[in-house]
Order: sequence, then structure tokens, then C-alpha cells
Amino acid sequence: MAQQKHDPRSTRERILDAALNIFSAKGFHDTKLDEIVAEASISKGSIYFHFPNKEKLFIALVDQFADLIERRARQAIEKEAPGILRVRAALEAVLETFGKYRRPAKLLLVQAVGLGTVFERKRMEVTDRFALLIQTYLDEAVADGSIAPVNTHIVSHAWMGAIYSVVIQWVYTGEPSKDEIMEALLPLLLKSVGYQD
Amino acid sequence: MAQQKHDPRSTRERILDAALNIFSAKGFHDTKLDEIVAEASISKGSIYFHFPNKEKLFIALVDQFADLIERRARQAIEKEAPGILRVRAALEAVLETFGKYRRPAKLLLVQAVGLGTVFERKRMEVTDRFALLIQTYLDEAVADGSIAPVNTHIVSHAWMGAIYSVVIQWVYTGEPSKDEIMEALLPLLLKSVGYQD
DNA sequence: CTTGCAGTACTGACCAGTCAGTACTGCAAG
DNA sequence: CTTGCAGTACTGACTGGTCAGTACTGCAAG
Repeated sequence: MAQQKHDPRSTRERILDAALNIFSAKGFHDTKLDEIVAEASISKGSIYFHFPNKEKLFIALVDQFADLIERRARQAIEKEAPGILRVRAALEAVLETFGKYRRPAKLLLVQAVGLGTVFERKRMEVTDRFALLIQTYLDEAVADGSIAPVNTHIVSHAWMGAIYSVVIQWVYTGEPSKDEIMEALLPLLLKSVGYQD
Repeated sequence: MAQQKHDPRSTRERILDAALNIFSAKGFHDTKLDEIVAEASISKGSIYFHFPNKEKLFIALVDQFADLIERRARQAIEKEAPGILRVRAALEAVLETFGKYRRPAKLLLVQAVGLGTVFERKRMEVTDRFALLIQTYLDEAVADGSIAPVNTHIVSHAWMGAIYSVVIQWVYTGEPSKDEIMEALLPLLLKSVGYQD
């Protein structure tokens, strides 16, 4: 009866896709596994074949997207010479990537927050990962004199927060446009550490 | 049996207090009403006498704290002459208030996020409220020439995000200290719009 | 006695997770 | 080549614990 045994888009990927759609739209608790089952046209058992539980499925998505962002940022950074240019390149890469992937962005920035103790650690881990990335290159820029010394720990978290909330605003409303954001946010952040074009 | 009928701390307040403690620690979904009942030493029926449901109880807390922050900020602002001084005063007031009320801060900044569609609107409402407050006084500062023209809409959201994430970091880890934050964050934000002491 | 408030015991919807079963593939021994 | 057995991928009806919300009672003050 020609059951497609060899669906090229494997079941696992179908689950991840559907889960991403629904989790990012409705949040963790308001998403029923049965909705994912329907959206992915698979069975409930299938989810539990590929993932140990709902929580791990969610975290798999968070990790997947966090990895993507970090990879993009690092690639962009390594193309540039050390110093402030790298900071700028990283910012551009991150905004670009959030721009391209709105739904996972929302998952990471909104839906992964406030989920209680279990997820708290994960969120902190991801947040710190990005903050540290920023901090590394800020320190580099300070060291080579591109910018004046600052508390790079606080600055990196402040920058992340700034990026987060502007992106969230944009993810929800579509406004302001990505170009407007780049035009306004990039100089804002650079100026905040005393760097002018 | 001298049942305290006239507990000066009314039942309603006891409920709000206990709810704040537990909600801020464990988040909305991981908090059971029965825990609040135990913590407040009241009865479940009492909760449903004073609040229509769990959701409204949570939102009452969010509103209560959002109001407090806004009131403090406005008070601080009105003491200062129009212009950049007001922006500075507002920032100080907000940081001060978050500092004084760590638990409600966590409730507002963390636990109120990612709760699904119902709370999403509330969160946006609160966020926009603060962003607009910032924007108003930024516009004022631009108008009177304290700072150069900027996209105040984006700047206000970016600032809020910066404040949020530094405060969240601090709410969780206790680091960096409030003074460090004021020392580093305030100049950072002011510099970001081209203002120097 | 009645109304405003608080207490207790209960209910039932909900949904994450289970499990017995199906479908198909590959492969080794006779 | 075919039978039988083991492994993998998947299915979907079912279950059991949980917890928001309800029904009802108790009682003190006006």
C-alpha cells in the first residue's frame, strides 16, 4: 500500500518544524502535544520515540537556534580584523539572523522565559553564552584602543538586552523595519561605548 | 475562639503577598493555588472571594508593580527641569525601585513573559507604557537641544531592554551591585544618545 | 436573620506520558 | 528462495495524577 517509508523530510524534522511553529506562537504551556501531532501529521508515540518528553523537545529547539545564531555571529566576526569592526560585524550578523528567522527568534527571546526553574538554567546558559561572545570582542576592542575602557560585563548584557527588546518589538509588530533598526540601533550601541564612525 | 476577624493586614493583602512570593520564585504555571493558601494561611475559598481566578490574581500583581514603578519614575521626573536631567532622574528612579523590590521585579521582568497568548497582551501593554514614558522625555530632550535628534522610538525600546537585562542579571545573581550598575549603565545610556556629563 | 467573609471537601476536565500492537526491512540459516 | 527472527519506526487508544475552580457550611457583626 505504498506507505512512504522513506519520506525525505524525516519524521524527526517534521516534529521539530511543527513544534517550532506552535511553541513560538502559543508558548510552552499553551501548546498541547496533540496540536503538534496534528500539525506534523504524525502520531503521539512518534514524538516519544524521538524525544524523551515535551520539555526536551522544547529545549532541542532552543539549542538549535542558539547554535545557529552563534555560528553566524562567529563566521561574520572572523572575516573582520580584530577591534571594533568585529563588534560591528557580529551585531550585523545577529540582527540579520534574527531577521531571517522570526519564529525561532520569538521562541528564544520570549517563549523560553518565565518557564520556571527547569528552564531558567537553560535561559541563563544561552544568555550568558551570547553575552560572553559580545564581551570577548568588546575586550578586544578595548585592548587595541578602538574604544575607551568600560565595564564590558555590564555593557555586554546591556547590549544584549537592547538588541533583544528591539527585536522582540519587531518580531511582534513588524515595526520598525530591519533597516531602520540597523540604522538606529547600530550607531546607538557603538556610541554607547564612545565610538563614532 | 478569638478568630482574628480584624487582622489589620487584610486577607486580600495576605493573599497578594503570598502570591507575589511564590509566583516570583516559581513562575505562574509552577505555582499551585494550594501553595498560596498555605503560605498566606488563608483558605482557597478566600482567594476566589477576592479574585475571579488565578490569572487575574497574577495580573493584579503585575499591574500593582508596574504602577509603582511608573509612579516613582514620574515623581522623580517632575522634580527636575525639562531636558536630559529628567531622563537621568527617571533612570535613577527606576533602578532604585527595581533595587528595592527584587521579587516584584522578577515577577514583572521574567515571570510575566512567555505565558502564552493571554498574558502577551498584558506584557506588551506594560512594556509599551514604559517605553512611551522614556520616549516622551527623550523627545523633550531632543526638542530643547540637550541631545541630538535620534529615532526615539527605537532608542526607548533599546534602553528598556538594556535596563531589563542588566536588572534581571542582577536579580538572579546579585551581581553586579546596584552602584556598579548605576555607574556603568547610566553613562552608557546617556552616551548612546550622544550626551556627555 | 442576613450579609459579608472565610473555611473545607470535593469534582471533573485536561493532557503528558504509556504501551500493546502494526508495518516494514534486513539478514542468516536451512 | 523462503522462512523465521530480530530490530527499527511508528501508531493511537487509553490512563492516572494533577489542580483550577465549585458547592456548601460556619460564623461573627450589625
